[in-house]
Amino acid sequence: MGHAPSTVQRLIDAYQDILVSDGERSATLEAIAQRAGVSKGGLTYHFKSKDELAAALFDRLQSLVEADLAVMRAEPAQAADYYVKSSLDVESPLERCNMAVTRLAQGSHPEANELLARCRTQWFDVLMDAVGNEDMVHLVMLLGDGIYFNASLTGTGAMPSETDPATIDRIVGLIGTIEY
Amino acid sequence: MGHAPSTVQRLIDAYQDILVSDGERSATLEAIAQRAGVSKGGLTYHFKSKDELAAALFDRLQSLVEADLAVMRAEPAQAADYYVKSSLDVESPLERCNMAVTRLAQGSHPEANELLARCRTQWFDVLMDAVGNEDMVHLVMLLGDGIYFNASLTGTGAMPSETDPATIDRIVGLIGTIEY
DNA sequence: GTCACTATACCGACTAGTCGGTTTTTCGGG
DNA sequence: CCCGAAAAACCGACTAGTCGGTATAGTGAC
Repeated sequence: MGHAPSTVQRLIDAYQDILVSDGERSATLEAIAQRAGVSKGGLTYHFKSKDELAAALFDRLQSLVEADLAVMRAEPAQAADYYVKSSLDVESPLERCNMAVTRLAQGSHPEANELLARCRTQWFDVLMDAVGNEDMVHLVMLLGDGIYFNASLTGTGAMPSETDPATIDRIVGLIGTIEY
Repeated sequence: MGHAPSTVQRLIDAYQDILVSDGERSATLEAIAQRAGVSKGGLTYHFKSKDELAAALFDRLQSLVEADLAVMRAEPAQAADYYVKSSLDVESPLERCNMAVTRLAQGSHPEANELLARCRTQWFDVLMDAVGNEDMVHLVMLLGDGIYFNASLTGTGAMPSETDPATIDRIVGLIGTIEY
């Protein structure tokens, strides 16, 4: 049986969740503390400032991306397939964390921007090793971004889910027919 | 000679620009007013509240999308090509306005979400008429979203511009080879 | 005693929105 | 063309409320 998540983890979770579902403005210290089930004082006990909370979120993203890259490196033949399809799984820890950091980046948080840029470079390199053709890698990454972007809007409210898994499967199939 | 933009237009421009480049949090009434070259009082004379400003932004997006759809309907053969490539032009009035509304949507503004959903549906319908194959339309739209998402992050800060026009050209070429 | 908090009070900075007053533009009569 | 009044456009100080952050006294578990 897994440990129940520690208060520190619950606080990061809460920050992440509020960023994803309600945006940066709603992520106030009190709202974060309340969602994590602690008092505001309890939050500031673990994180002296909001920037420390953000730093913890950035660390989490780095770890999750590291693990994702390891999976892709382990099975190069499925790397592109895996990359595109995992963009759909908006409930996964990686996608949720990525989305939260993206929200901060869009509020022009320089660190968040740099981190996302580094992650994208790493994904590009791994896909490049696995696929070999630069244009195909760009195509795959853009497709992943598109799926991700769609999913992130759908998640916030009333977007029609135009991209269900079966459709993505067929699109991946179409791309597989490209000769290069 | 074109009219110099009216104060009302300049205020909407200012709101749009700040949303795109600095995010929702930075779009305060004073910042908007200052960028438009008026005082806060001048702003509130034209827009009683921030919601009225947002409503004006929504109206603007609707008009711009209307015009875009008309272009695509006029030349169905180039519609898909046009859709993908125009996603790159982040400086165009349509893309900038779309990006601003997207920022509001990500801050969970329900109206913004609904508007974006309507626009996507309209684009889908027009592309469907022009292309005929549903999976290809999804592929085209996802690709456009990916380009757009990339561009929007690049615009905010230090993202490497992985998607230059020449690359997009080649990718569009690759997709053109798909048989369906 | 220390750790991990709770609960509450407080401060300074900032923000949306209001309001009284001022400037600029418009327009009809002489 | 000029005058004066009304309407439109605009200014900036003020209010009420929010948020990040600080501080502090207390509590139960180990």
